[in-house]
Amino acid sequence: MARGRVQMKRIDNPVHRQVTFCKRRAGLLKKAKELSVLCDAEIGVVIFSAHGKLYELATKGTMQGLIERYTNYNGRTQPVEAVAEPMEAKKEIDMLKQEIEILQKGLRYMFGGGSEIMTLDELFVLEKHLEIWIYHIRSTKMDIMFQEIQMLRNKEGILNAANKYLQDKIEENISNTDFTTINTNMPHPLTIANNIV
Amino acid sequence: MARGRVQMKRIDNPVHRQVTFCKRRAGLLKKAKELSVLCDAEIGVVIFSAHGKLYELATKGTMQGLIERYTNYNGRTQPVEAVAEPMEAKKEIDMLKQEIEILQKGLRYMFGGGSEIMTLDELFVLEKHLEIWIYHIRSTKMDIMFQEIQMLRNKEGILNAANKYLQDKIEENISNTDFTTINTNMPHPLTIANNIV
DNA sequence: AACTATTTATAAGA
DNA sequence: TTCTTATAAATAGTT
Repeated sequence: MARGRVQMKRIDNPVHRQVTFCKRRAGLLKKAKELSVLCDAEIGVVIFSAHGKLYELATKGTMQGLIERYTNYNGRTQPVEAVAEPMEAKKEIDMLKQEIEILQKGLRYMFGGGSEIMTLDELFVLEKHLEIWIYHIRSTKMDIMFQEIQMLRNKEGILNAANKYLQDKIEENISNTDFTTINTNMPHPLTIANNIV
Repeated sequence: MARGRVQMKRIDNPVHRQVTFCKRRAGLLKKAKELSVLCDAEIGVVIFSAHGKLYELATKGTMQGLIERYTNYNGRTQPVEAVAEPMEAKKEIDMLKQEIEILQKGLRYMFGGGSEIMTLDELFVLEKHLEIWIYHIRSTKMDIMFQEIQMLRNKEGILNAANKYLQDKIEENISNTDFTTINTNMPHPLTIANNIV
């Protein structure tokens, strides 16, 4: 529009993007108002920014009323909730499909040249998935470590029992032979405080 | 806009009005599309002509989805008449929105500035920071577990040494006393395969 | 946020 | 409706 043409693609520079969003949003809402006034039309505009913030305009009434008018337009007096069950299932399927697409996009984003553009919402979904993957990997690692700890604890118990047994044998030998040069109160690690639990 | 200013009031001449409606409607929808593409926004436009004909545009999804997003948007009066099912969907959307807010809050907290604008680059930084936080927490947990493993391994080594010492003592006793009833080849757990490393 | 050089949108006419 | 064109508006880049 001014000082240079504009490519019809997402503006890369975040600052430029934000400024343009501000300006064009105002322009769009102004145009909508004008059209409504000039031509006696009922117009609703809903804008969700990339950050999820809502901007709206409803001429000649409330947005709610407009939504109702819209909802009833194609339906010719159709109750919306007549078929709740299949709607939900269909929605869920669509959501899953969308999720898959986001994951595929994310993979391309990560392993490709990074030229792929992902929206904030998509990044959130991707992050969640990545977190789940990381969780599974780390969970497995934790399991292995716990197993080792259990095994080592077992060993400790067995060795302690063995020590006890051997010590008893020694004492038995001593009493049988009156050979008193063996110190049975050895300062050996037969008693180790287990202070980490 | 051209060849004369335009009064911001309803155009009296029905033909003029219809022509203008046609032109400006096209212009408005074009502008909406552009804004959506350029600034990554989800936009819905609904136009009811004076004669009740509907013209619509929904970027990045369906009008239905947009209406749902609008209806569930935080901080506005909720419609009294809700569809029978969308409690779950509404809850989920609310949760996601809450999550987004928390992240935005975290971003503001970390960068200090009160800017409401989140760029993609900033999001990457936030993600990195969060990852580092998670890493530290998990790293600490890992350290504790490794410590325990090391300690248990130490114990094992010490106990093994003690066993060896005690066994030597026993053999010494035997050779000194010619008392041969003690079996020095005990099947005791003095040798445990350490197969987890 | 304010300023322009340009691009875009569009009012009037055909 | 569509095309043309003169002109008003919108706005991209800059300060």
